[in-house]
Amino acid sequence: MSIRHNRPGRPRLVPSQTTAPPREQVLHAAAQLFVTRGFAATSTREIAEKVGIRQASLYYHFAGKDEILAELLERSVRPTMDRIEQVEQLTAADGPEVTLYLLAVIDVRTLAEAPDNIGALATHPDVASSEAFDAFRSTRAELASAYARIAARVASPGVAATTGARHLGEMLIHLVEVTTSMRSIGLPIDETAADAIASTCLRACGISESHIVAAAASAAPLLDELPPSTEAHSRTASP
Amino acid sequence: MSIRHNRPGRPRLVPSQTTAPPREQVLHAAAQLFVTRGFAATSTREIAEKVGIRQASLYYHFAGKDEILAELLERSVRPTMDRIEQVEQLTAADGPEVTLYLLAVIDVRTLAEAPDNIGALATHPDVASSEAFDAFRSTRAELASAYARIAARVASPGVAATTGARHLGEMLIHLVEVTTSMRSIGLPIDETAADAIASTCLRACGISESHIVAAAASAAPLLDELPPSTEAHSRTASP
DNA sequence: ATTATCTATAGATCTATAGATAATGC
DNA sequence: ATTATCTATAGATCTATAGATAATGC
Repeated sequence: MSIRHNRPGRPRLVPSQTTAPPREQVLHAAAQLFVTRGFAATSTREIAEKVGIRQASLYYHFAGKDEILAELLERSVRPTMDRIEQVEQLTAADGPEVTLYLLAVIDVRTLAEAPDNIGALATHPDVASSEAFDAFRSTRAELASAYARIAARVASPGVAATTGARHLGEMLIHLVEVTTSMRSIGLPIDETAADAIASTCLRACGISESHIVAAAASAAPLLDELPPSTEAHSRTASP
Repeated sequence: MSIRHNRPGRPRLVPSQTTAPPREQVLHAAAQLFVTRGFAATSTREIAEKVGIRQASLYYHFAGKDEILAELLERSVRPTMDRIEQVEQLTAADGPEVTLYLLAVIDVRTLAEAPDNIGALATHPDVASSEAFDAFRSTRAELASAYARIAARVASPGVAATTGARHLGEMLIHLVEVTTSMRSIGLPIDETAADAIASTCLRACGISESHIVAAAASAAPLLDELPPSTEAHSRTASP
């Protein structure tokens, strides 16, 4: 009797170990390589090798290397962007400190749980320099301006006097990105770490310890209220 | 009469506009390209074109592309590393908050003044993934552990209880690196910005506003005492 | 003699396309 | 018929080396 395959298409030379759709396998392999070695330093041959297919077979799923990165970038910000409006509505009654705390925790969680630490891609120079990723950059600029806008309302008079809104927004988004650095060196990002980072955001705005504790307490129940994100992509998690 | 050249060596096809030594011209051109587009995405031909020489001529000054980046990386951390011991001695009598504040300000200044924003190279994935830059990475690990060590002494009980020394050190070094992000998007890094970032480091450790102001005041006169660094490389500054 | 360039090129990539092939689906 | 792979390869790089050339330095 002949070997049974459950997928259409010509069989691979090296049969797939996972049941994930081949397109997802490509994204997963590419993510691992892009995050650790960088986009430009990763060849399509390396990606294909990791998937277990031939280099040319990638082009059945993606028009080019750029398209692979573009999709990974989109996936890295979408969850947070989707929740921003919801966060602002949910915390409208609580004041801006709670909004900022909640946004930061959600952003940290998203980056902590994103498959293959793809949040780290956002700061790679390849992304900044190629027009192929304009769509991502404009989405990300929205996120940055949300931070700046909220931070401006949170900042204590002392901090507001010495630090402009753009500087402050840039500091906060950068601070949340520490999540990806920690992941890449193997530090665990648990709830305590997420709280520490979110609290640091409030500290950066000049909020006192007692108010930070209060904001964290107000945000905690709201966190459970938020739907656990359409985690369509987290079947392949890793450092 | 014939054209007068003042340098030995065969003349370039395109005469140099600057008087800087050719090796420095290569480093400057490479830095600009590496920082904005990334190391792997930059070809030796592009570097040479920017300098105004032929691609092959680069190899008279450097054994390879790696060597160029290695030297830029070394230059990006050396000034801060050179001053760490001095900073700790100078502030031994003042307590750890002043030490941390002073270290942060010096680090920010160094990154703000470094030619071509080469401090941004440290976080590029190319640097993390190639063995060619082991020397740089170990130097940088020293800097990270200095931050962690000082931060552990500064941290308030509340912060120390929720944030481990490594997490905190990682957050601080990452926070100081916001300097390079700001430079790359064109935000000016003046003394006010340096103070804002250093103050944020103390806030991240849970230090109160009044103590931060006090630490900044103690650090200010010490800053003038420090020699203005052997700025051998700053003749070519830019964003 | 030394220095710093040049020209020419080998050899090793790397991306993307064309067209064949071997499964499943209907 | 559709899907997903394969083989083969064109064409465009890109890095690094070999050896010639044209200045200055002594």
